[in-house]
Amino acid sequence: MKKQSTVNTTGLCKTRILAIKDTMEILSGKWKFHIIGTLLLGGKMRFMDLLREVDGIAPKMLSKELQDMEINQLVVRTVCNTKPITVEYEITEYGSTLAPIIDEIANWGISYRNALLKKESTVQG
Amino acid sequence: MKKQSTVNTTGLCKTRILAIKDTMEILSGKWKFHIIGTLLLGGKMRFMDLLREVDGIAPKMLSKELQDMEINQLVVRTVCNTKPITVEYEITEYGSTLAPIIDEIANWGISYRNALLKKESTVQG
DNA sequence: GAAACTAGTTACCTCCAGGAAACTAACTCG
DNA sequence: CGAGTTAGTTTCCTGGAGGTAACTAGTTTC
Repeated sequence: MKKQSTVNTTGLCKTRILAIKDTMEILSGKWKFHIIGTLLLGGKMRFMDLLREVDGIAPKMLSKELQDMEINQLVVRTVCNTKPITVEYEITEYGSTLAPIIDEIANWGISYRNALLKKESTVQG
Repeated sequence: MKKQSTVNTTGLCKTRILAIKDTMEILSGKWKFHIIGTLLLGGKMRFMDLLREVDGIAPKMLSKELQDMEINQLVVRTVCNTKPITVEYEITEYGSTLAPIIDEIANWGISYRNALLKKESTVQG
């Protein structure tokens, strides 16, 4: 008999792995976190606003990422009857449930940087 | 005067964006979450154990990902003086601080799936 | 000495995420 | 009519993530 998996074979674990996969797929790509973070801060924002706020993103990518996020019901897209037609993007109530994840990730990153700095200053050489 | 950024320009926000970037870079790639999740459950594990547990991963990728994670001090690698030489990988105390993030992500994924199912069963057509 | 275990490494290939830049299309202003 | 605004779309291109498979190298067992 060959050795077999002993850790990842329970149903609970498979569900977890699947769930992580789901979330990471929805948040995949280079820009989703930035866009969501910006929308969480900025509320309703127009396409050009986002293009200016999300540092470095090209219109193609912004458009694509927003479409993805609209499909996944993380943002709503509203066309406004203004004269040069404008489009508002806003994070949905559902999308805002991602805030805790983003907070955790941001906090971890911050403490990671702090830990690095601490080590550099205490361990010399 | 052109319109300028108004949301993402504060120092606090830049720190957050940087922090998110840091974290996501450290957790980048297809396999980190699986490996960390598996190590969190399994404790000390050898290379071949991980190869068996992490479903679908190739030795090349496992090796590379483990090296990344060792550099970032998320795991420790210990060579054991056993007869066919074995190597143990274990998550560090520091690496285990990622657990809350992984939990959040897993829980979000689970509730996402539940929400999808609920909608499918209530909204007909 | 062949097979099977340990832990990887190396070489080759492929696909696609994402960047750059130009373009569409409707409208306004001078 | 030309320039500038809005919100995108289209085309072309490249780097690198990740897959496959073979190979190294040491040890044990039959």
